[in-house]
Amino acid sequence: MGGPTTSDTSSGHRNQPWADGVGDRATQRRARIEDVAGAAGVSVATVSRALRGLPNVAESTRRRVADVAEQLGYQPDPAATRLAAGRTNTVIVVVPHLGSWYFSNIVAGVEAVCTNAGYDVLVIGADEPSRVDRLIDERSQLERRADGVVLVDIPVAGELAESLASRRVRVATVGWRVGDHPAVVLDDPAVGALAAEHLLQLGHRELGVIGGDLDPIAFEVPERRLRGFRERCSQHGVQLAAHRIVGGGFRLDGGYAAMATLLESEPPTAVFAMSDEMAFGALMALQERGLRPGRDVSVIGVDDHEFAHVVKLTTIRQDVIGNGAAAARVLIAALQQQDATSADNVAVEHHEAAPPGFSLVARSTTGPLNGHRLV
Amino acid sequence: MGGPTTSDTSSGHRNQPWADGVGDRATQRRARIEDVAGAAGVSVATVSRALRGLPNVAESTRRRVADVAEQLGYQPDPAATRLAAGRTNTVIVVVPHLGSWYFSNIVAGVEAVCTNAGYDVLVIGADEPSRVDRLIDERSQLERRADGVVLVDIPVAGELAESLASRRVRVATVGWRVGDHPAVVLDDPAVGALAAEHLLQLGHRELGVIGGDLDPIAFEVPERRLRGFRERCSQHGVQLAAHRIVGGGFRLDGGYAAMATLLESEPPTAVFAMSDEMAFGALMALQERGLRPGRDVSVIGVDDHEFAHVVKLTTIRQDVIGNGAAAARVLIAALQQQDATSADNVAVEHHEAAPPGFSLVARSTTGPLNGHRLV
DNA sequence: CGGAGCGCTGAAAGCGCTTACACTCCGCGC
DNA sequence: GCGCGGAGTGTAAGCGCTTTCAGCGCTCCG
Repeated sequence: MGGPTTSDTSSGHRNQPWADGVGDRATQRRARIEDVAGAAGVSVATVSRALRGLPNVAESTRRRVADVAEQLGYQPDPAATRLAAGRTNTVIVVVPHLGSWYFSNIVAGVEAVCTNAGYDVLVIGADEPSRVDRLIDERSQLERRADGVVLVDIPVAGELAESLASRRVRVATVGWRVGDHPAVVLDDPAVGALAAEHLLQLGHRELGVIGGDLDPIAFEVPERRLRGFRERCSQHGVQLAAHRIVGGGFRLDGGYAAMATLLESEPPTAVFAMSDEMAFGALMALQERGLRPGRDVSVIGVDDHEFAHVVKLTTIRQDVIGNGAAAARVLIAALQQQDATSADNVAVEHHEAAPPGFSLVARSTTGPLNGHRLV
Repeated sequence: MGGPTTSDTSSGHRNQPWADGVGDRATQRRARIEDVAGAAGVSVATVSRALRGLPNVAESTRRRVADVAEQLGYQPDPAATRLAAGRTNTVIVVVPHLGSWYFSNIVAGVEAVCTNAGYDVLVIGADEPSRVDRLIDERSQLERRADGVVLVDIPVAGELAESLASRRVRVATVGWRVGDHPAVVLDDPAVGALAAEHLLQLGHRELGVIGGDLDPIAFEVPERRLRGFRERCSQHGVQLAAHRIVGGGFRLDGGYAAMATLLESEPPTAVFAMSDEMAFGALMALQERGLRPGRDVSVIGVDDHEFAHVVKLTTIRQDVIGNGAAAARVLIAALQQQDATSADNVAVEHHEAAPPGFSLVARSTTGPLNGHRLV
């Protein structure tokens, strides 16, 4: 059971695979490319080419190298590869809040695809926006840390967006667009319209909206959903009262507070919450007041959160994990194509993800207007 | 257009900072350590030492170097640092399922601490156990990818555990122990006992348990909680019927199914669900049958999930994010101490995290036994 | 028959750091 | 007056890859 075969260390001046007194048996030294080259009787250059499937390697050579590499358990050192090639094989995913259901599922989707494609996934929680600034900052290590970035509902605008665009990293976004990077974005106006349609069909005319307000300047999702909702209402001759549009921050407690506000005066008979989490909060507020969801007040959410069917929430489903996966796929496609064409000078084709689908899931928190007049 | 400019390259054989025809102004070449050295009038070795706070640098020199580096916006290239120093400044966090509330919050805790300490966080979802095997596998790149690993509820035992122990990476675990790596683990028997105590105090004698069964061979948490629960029952002279102990896999649907099973025959009057998610599922099953939680059947969970107070779930709270953070802290402490002592040969002090706390949060899904007899 | 051209391979120069080692001062004890 | 040690610094040899460029042996064409 020899170590790496003892044949003379051929080409030279490298020091012997550290045969310090230490690990005579246990710690078999990890194989380097040089070891593979030696054992296969070729140069390191050829090994490198062979293992990465580059052209100009005889098929017989390639096979031999592959066999030897396999046998030696050779795996290229990521750090060395990165340094030499300038590629990191890493994707950074940035989310506003790691612990929330929506974002963690996006991350799950991204992770599955990236890991599968051989990319490492670095997560960054942007709980404070400054984190994002620092990441994109001129002098940050962005491209030295990753080949690509997935931004999930991260508001990047103005000069920050320009700064980002000038970076060498590829970018894909989820939730909304940043510059003209490929993006996985729901057709938010259509979502709003669908919610409106559902409530209107049930006969509701006094409608409320619980929207988000994470940095309303930068984050346009709530606005877009609201627009679609409002337009559909108009088409049915229904006006949306301004005081019935309340921010909820996309979180549970925000939804709770928002519903409380809505109930204070002239309560609506039906409410569109722009996320299921807010809808859950809203249901809570109803319950506390003895109001029955779907009878006294209808509530519709968005997402089809894992718990939506626990509380029988009517909602507009989207495939959150799928969206994360889609973003990762389009990003990786861009990266791979970039690699492929870096030699030749083929024009970079612009990748774009198919817009994600959505659909109404009617459960029992919405119901027909039944004449109950509240308060 | 000219290739690399032909002017003599001052200090030798390096090629000029790539002043290709391209970015005459915009793309300022990123500063290398050599640039800092040149500008500060010292050698690269001194820059390296100065910037990393190593000894044997005159204070005046250190300051000058730091200033120049700051001014040039110099940041060491991570890949180069990794290759040269053999440290990655990266922590891998492995969780069974990225999208679930519990795990994503653990990850959030880990991420916050690590990012703060200057470590990158690589996430790996171990949806299939083979992922873990491959990660720890003899020939994997584990130590080349990260300095440390946080394993969250990852069953590693037997030879895999040994293989892991022989690796150069530091390990910390959350949820339960792997080998004698530092671990953040709840006092599970005490949790079980607390749940039992609560239900017993309310007068319940017919008790059910919804446990987990993720690989029962390797994953001992459910067993430990059950043991504590059962012992406390015994102390009160209450026996736990075997058919009233049902697996729920720690997920919502599992809890639902488990409760359904429990209700089939001789239903208990109170149920201990080992996670809130399962408890939610259980509540769902109750609702469907028109049974009122806290009156017809009491349910207590574990975690204090974000939604626990939406459904007024009585539960045993733990600080999930805090547990993740604690694991990360103990891991990083070990790493830093390892760095510090690698030169000197100080004995490695064994770091250990303080056991995380927990407490009963009584809401309304538990209530006194009121004589309702079910079915 | 003499290149030109092509397919395959190897030598060697980096990638941007860290660190072992050598060296220079300078103060100090004998 | 001389050697010695330690503080501060520089030189250069790596870390383990990728990639350029040159070279080799062919075949093909004029």
